[in-house]
Amino acid sequence: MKNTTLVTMTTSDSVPSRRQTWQKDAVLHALGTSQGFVSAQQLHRQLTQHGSAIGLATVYRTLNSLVADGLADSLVGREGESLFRDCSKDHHHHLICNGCGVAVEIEAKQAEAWASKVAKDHGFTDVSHTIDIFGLCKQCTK
Amino acid sequence: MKNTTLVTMTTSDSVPSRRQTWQKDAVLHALGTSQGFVSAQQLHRQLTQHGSAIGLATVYRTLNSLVADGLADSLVGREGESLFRDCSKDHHHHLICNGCGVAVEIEAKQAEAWASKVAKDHGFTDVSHTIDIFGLCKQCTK
DNA sequence: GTCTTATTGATATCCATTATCAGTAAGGCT
DNA sequence: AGCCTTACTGATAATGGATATCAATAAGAC
Ligand SMILES: [Mn+2]
Ligand SMILES: [Mn+2]
Ligand SMILES: [Zn+2]
Ligand SMILES: [Zn+2]
Repeated sequence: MKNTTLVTMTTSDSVPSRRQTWQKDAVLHALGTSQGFVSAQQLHRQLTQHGSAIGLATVYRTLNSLVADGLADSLVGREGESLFRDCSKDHHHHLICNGCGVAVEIEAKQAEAWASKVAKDHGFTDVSHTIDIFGLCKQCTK
Repeated sequence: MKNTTLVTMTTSDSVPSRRQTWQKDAVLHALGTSQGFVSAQQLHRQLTQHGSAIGLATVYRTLNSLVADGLADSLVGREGESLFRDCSKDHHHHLICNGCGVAVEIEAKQAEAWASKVAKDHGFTDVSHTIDIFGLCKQCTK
């Protein structure tokens, strides 16, 4: 005889529903208060110092999902670590100061167009790009 | 009595003279035979399999100095590892296939100009940039 | 050949990030 | 309010690329 079990399911292949936690809020908020790009470790340190007993793993997880959802941008810093920033949803690029970390959001229409044209000319598909400008801001130049 | 030792030095603060070793040749050669960008680990595996008893640390060291000397290019791959390629000395950029790793050298005059203008307009100095295009080449698209 | 020291390589170490997994709590349901 | 499923959390272990050590080796100048 078959062992039939009653299972309640909303849809056949449902995407697990997200749950709201104070941890997610904390990360998103801390990210919002940051001036430029910050690392997961920096954020965790900041949160901890402000009394929030959040786990490091959670900070990483939250940041990654924020990026996946397009609510944050990430890029690879000078030492290879991932840096994050609260960003608007549309695609754009950054001008980043090596000194203080401040990031200026920039339009890259020209570069975008150039990149996609080059790729297309070479028969490439599924194209993406990495365009970031680094330097020293006016303040840090002094 | 002072223990005086005779020391022969070419210049007061001389840059240590480079010595040629079969290891350096091996790395440079292996790099030359690679089609696209390769990681240090990949190169070391390849060298080892071909009978060369070279150390991993040496591969890393050699690749880094090649980059420092402008004889190789490096970029950060999808998983954050450093990738290397034997390249010409002048500054240029790449169109890289996510499938097979093949890299096409591209002119980026437009993008270069755009980048430096944007940086200058914002008062940035000591400017550098990261411009890479990723996608699937014609072959890998099939 | 002799000497200095740049270079090597096995190994230990670092460090950012991810995997584990048992415990917790969000939130749908009754 | 109480229940129940399971998404989520976090202390910790594990991973993996890259670098630091340091004794042994070998360029290459003399
Ligand atoms: Mn942004
Ligand atoms: Mn190149
Ligand atoms: Zn600055
Ligand atoms: Zn390809």
